[in-house]
Amino acid sequence: MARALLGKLLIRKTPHGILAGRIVETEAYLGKGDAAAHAAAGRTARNSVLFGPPGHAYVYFIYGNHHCLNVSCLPDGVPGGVLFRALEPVSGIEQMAEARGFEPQLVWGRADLKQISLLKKISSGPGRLSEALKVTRERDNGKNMASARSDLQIVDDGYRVRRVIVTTRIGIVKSAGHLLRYFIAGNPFVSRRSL
DNA sequence: ATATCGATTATCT
DNA sequence: GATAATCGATATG
Repeated sequence: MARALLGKLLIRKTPHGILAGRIVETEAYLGKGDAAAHAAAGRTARNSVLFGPPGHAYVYFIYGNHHCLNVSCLPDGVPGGVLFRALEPVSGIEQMAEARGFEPQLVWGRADLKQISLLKKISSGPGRLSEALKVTRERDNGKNMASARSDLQIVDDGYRVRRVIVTTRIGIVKSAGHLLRYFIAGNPFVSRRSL
């Protein structure tokens, strides 16, 4: 599922328009046997969405600062999910930049190198993309991301992914070494290149 | 480009 | 009471 989600759009419907980013980097988290997964120690109030039916948003708050967005991926009763690590901004860029705390004028000013580096900072990272789409546990945890009625949704627009790179996951110590991070080869919006 | 460090709080032991 | 699926600022090369 982590591989299959690459290239799909993650969209947020707002009263002012639709925000959209292309999924360019993901990580898979399993259940028992994957000590890095929140589901590893069993079902709790926090992680219960991971044990529910597939296609639902699991949002957690980390380091006292950031929200991170996942989608449950396995049949009801079996824990597992995919963490969204990076998006390539597609539409609603000005709104996403504003949500990230940038000056809107700076993003739309000129297409020089400084502006391009700002564009990369909008949604390349799990905490960043959550902030850009205003994802919080309170608002979004448990939402059905496969439903057309949802304001937080995964959409297939037909985009074809050429080549995928597989590496170990970022920022974990337990169960490191598993090759469960996936990203689109050559995409400049991936959160980082090295391990 | 790479490394180090502090911030800040929900969640679980 | 300790920990954490991160980020941004700062320092250094």
